[in-house]
Amino acid sequence: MGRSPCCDKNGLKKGPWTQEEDQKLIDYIQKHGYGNWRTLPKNAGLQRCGKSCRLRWTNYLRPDIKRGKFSFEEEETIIQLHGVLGNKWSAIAARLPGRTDNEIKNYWNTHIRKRLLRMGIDPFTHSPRLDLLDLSSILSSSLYHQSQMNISRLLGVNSLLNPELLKLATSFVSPQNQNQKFLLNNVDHSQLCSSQLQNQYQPLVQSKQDLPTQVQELPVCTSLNTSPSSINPFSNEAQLVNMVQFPSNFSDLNDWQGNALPSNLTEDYVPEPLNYDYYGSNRHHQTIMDHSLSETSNFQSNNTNPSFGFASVLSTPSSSPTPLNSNSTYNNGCGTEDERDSYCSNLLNFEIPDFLDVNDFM
DNA sequence: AATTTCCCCAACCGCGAAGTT
DNA sequence: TAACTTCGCGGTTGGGGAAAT
Repeated sequence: MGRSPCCDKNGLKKGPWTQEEDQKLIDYIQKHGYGNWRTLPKNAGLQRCGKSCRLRWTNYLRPDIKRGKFSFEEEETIIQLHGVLGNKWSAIAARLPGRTDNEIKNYWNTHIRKRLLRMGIDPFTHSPRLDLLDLSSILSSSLYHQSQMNISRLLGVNSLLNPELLKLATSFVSPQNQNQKFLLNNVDHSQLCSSQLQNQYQPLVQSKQDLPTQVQELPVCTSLNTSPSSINPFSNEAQLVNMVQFPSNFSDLNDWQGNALPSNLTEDYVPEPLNYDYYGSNRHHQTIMDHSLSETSNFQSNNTNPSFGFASVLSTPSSSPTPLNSNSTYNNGCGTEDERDSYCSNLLNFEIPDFLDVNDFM
């Protein structure tokens, strides 16, 4: 099953579209609709490949495209959906009327992702980045005191940790492994899911002075699985598909949004890997997830429902006197980068558990 | 004012899935 | 059922404008 070239590249124009080309494409689609993208450019008198035409139409010329900055609520939605869906930009875009997957992808990569990194949140896992925890001092402290420590209790953030990392860290402080040199020779590399994961673990087996102090982005690797889908909390891919799939005759997002999602999502689904809560508490997080999955219309934009809304759990511009209520306000909800940083810092509010005495590690 | 660096985003590329012959 | 075609998705690139020097 050979891969066919997307188009005959001979003589076909590439690069930015001119107004004239745009008009030709619009005129043709208004007259004939779009169907066969391969023959469309020829019929429309365009020296472009079909793929280019499709992209131009779907990402720019479509009449229902919403231009302009993303509102806070749109951003909230993107972050939430990304936490659930990962880099399923088309699925995310389907929940944001007027926004294209390309636009959302760009916005994520240029704004949200950077902001999350600045805030110390791993943009892949939506969890705080482990490299921000000074594991070296934690480990050396545990070794120094020769005490058997439960590393998960020590960190107080059991749910934050990659179980494999936890396992590895725990093994480091087990009695038979107290000698760090011994550890270096006995790291079971079979536990490492990939070279990426090895890189993630690398600091743990380095001597303390070699431990990196700079912040590095965690690799995409959770539960010994590096596939993007593994990041999402769905253990069952079908659940995810059910959640994000649209009917083939889908034409009106609002109609779709009014429909309940599959019950198995609202009743059975527990978003395990997301249980780090950048919203304040695990309790709230579950609430968010339940609502986000079952009350799609509220999730989208309706913050008037007191039972749900980021405003109820976030100190964000959403709770400011200026209401964020509908698509029509999408531009009004825009803030400055600083405001959004502040907003994101609220996403980062999490408490150090009482039993985690940081003095132990000083 | 000129040059360099940084950043954004429209567009491209390659791949896999779905559809067709 | 295999071969081929078309479509859609996600990752990446590079042109151009903005900001910094």
